[in-house]
Amino acid sequence: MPRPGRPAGPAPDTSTVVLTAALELLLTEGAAALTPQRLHTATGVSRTTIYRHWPTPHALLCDLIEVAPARTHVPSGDVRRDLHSEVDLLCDRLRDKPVGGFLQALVAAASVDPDTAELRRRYVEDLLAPFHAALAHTAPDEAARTDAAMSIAAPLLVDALLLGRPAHRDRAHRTVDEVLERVPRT
Amino acid sequence: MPRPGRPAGPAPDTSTVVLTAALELLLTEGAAALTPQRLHTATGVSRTTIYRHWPTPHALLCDLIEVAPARTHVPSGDVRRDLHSEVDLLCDRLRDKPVGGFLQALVAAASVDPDTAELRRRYVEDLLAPFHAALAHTAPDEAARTDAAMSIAAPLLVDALLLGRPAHRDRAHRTVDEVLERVPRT
Amino acid sequence: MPRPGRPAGPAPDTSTVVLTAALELLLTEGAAALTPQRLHTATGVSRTTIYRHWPTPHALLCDLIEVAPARTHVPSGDVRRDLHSEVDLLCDRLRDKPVGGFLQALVAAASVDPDTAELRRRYVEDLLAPFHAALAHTAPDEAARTDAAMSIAAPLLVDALLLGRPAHRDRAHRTVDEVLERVPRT
Amino acid sequence: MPRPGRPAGPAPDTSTVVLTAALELLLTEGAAALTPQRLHTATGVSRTTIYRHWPTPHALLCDLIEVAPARTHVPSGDVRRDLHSEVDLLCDRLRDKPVGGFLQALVAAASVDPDTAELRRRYVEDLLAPFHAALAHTAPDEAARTDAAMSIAAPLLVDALLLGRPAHRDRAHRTVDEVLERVPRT
DNA sequence: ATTTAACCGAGACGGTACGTCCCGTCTTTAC
DNA sequence: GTAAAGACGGGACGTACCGTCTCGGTTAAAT
Repeated sequence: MPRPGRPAGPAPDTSTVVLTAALELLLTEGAAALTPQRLHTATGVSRTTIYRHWPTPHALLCDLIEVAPARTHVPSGDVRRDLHSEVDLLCDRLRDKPVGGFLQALVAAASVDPDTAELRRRYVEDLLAPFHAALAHTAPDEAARTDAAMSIAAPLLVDALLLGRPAHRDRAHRTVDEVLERVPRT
Repeated sequence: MPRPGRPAGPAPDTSTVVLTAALELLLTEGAAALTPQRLHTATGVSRTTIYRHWPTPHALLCDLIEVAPARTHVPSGDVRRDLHSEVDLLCDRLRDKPVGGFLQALVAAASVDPDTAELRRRYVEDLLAPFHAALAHTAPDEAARTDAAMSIAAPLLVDALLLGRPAHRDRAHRTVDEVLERVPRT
Repeated sequence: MPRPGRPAGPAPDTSTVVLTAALELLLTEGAAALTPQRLHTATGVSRTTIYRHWPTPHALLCDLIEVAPARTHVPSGDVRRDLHSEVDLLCDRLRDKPVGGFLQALVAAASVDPDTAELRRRYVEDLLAPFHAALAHTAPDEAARTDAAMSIAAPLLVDALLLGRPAHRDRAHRTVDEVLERVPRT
Repeated sequence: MPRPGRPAGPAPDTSTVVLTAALELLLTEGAAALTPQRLHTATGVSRTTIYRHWPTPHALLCDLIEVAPARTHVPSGDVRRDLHSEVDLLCDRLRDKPVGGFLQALVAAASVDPDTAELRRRYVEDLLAPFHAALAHTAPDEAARTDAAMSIAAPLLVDALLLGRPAHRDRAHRTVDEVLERVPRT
């Protein structure tokens, strides 16, 4: 039963203009720059409008995380090859701003707003998911597979986020091989 | 040639009062709360004085990082036992505020001020150092030892910082054993 | 020749609902509260509709001044008695919100919008009119009658509006008598 | 016992600049224009500073009422002459902005903020005071003197404030004479 | 004991951003 | 055509910090 009146929510234009500018800002200047004021000066959309639709930083990040470029999907062949290509993919994504910057921003935002911590968790798990998927049909138990995925991916995240250096790609490839030695292949 | 007049620098009292309050603030409310204003209301030391001695947030963090409780040193016995105890120690430290919170705050601060990124790197490397040390006399080459240390410690950091959950202690212990299987012991 | 379509102007419901709410608002919260926004939240009538029918605050006050309770008319007997009863009536009206508040609000509104000054003038003259009427057949010249009316009524208005105290009824009655001593009766 | 630190309160410069601009604004554009924003654009003094020292409109009016040009004092000779000259003086003051505008502003401000009503009362009583003073040694009782003062002055105030027309000087002079006929002179 | 340089506190001041509120206009939809 | 719902830009509001500054009083060394 449609009520009268203009449909709620931002007009499509407004939404895309603001969100793309937000992503841009986030990646070029970090999470701290992601303020209504900055979005206003960057887009020309009035501060009022921005507050109307995204009253909290969290609301913005929520919308943003869906706009952010989805990871390129890899259908998969055999386990080893899949893992290696996932390693390369993750390294690339961490190097290029879109993922590394986003993650950095999420961590910073989560340190202020506890609600955002949940977003951060989901985002990180999405990054780890491909490794779990690739390992799906290998190890006997769930725990072992999680161990393996973490061993491979965690060092890359630490490189990029905590040590501020490029993800150490070769080491990750070596780790893949070592992991597979211990794991019965299908 | 000592000039006359009162020696420069904050009086010892002022310094300790401010720095302990700063640490407290950092850990309970995050890096964003670490402002002269907040320090003033927390300590009663006047804003003017704080600005005088720590003109930038970075300066404060610099002094702070030296005050922060140094890690308890473990003089080593054999490799396996050392690694296991380092794992336990790191897990404990990440669970307790002083380290986990400090790290979180550093990451957030670094996302605003690039200078602080260096502090963050040093702090993380200090966390990883014990693992390097424990492995010092094992693997043939430097790279292999770094790989090993990262495999063990990185997943713990990712748990604590990015997934917001307690560091997965058992997995780390398993990883220690797996790593040692591959590494020729001395 | 009635044109097709719905007749112009607000539906009777809308009009009365809005105007009564407007009067209520004006008297309880003053002229500054008389905004479309407030009327909307008070009545449920949509902001759009209110803007359509009363584009300016002035338009609202115009309609409102006609809705406002008209003074109770006193068909006269002799001059003295009429004047005394008019004094009592004016004192009562100034004490009760509907007139005292309305006048207060008009003065405030006029200080913002010059157009409203005209409304204010008309309203005040309506308050003074009964005194002129009662004196109609007394004094020789127009000027003397106006003097007399003002001497009686003005102090009451000053009491209520400028000194924020109840109109000084007794004094006004005394003034009536003094005035009549000087004025030849018909 | 002087506490350390800079003396509290606005610097003399700031104070005079703001208050003179405030008076100017009040008289040329009315009470509604007397906002921190307007004062800022008019004086260049920052909005923050203005809020610091005059947090409410009431605070501003308080300071302003003391800056506002004090009435020219008339030492007095005989009663009749004093009253006539006071009438002329009041008419002049009501005609020239400084008093008429100020009063208008006070009435408008008081209709929003009850605290300001007190200021308004004091201001009006200051306007009436000279008439009381002139009559001081005439009538037998206090009440009669108050009656007389109000009969003379109130119509002038009503003219200027409520009817928006120049104060009716001649009528007031006539009233003075009528009043004095009834009052035993010293 | 003076000098002298620095500390320290209180607060003014300009500036920027915040988040809120209301305004007046408009667009979209339903009746 | 009325009415409702709501987007949108604009402006002011009052608040909170920021970083700098100007005052005044205090303290601790070196002479």
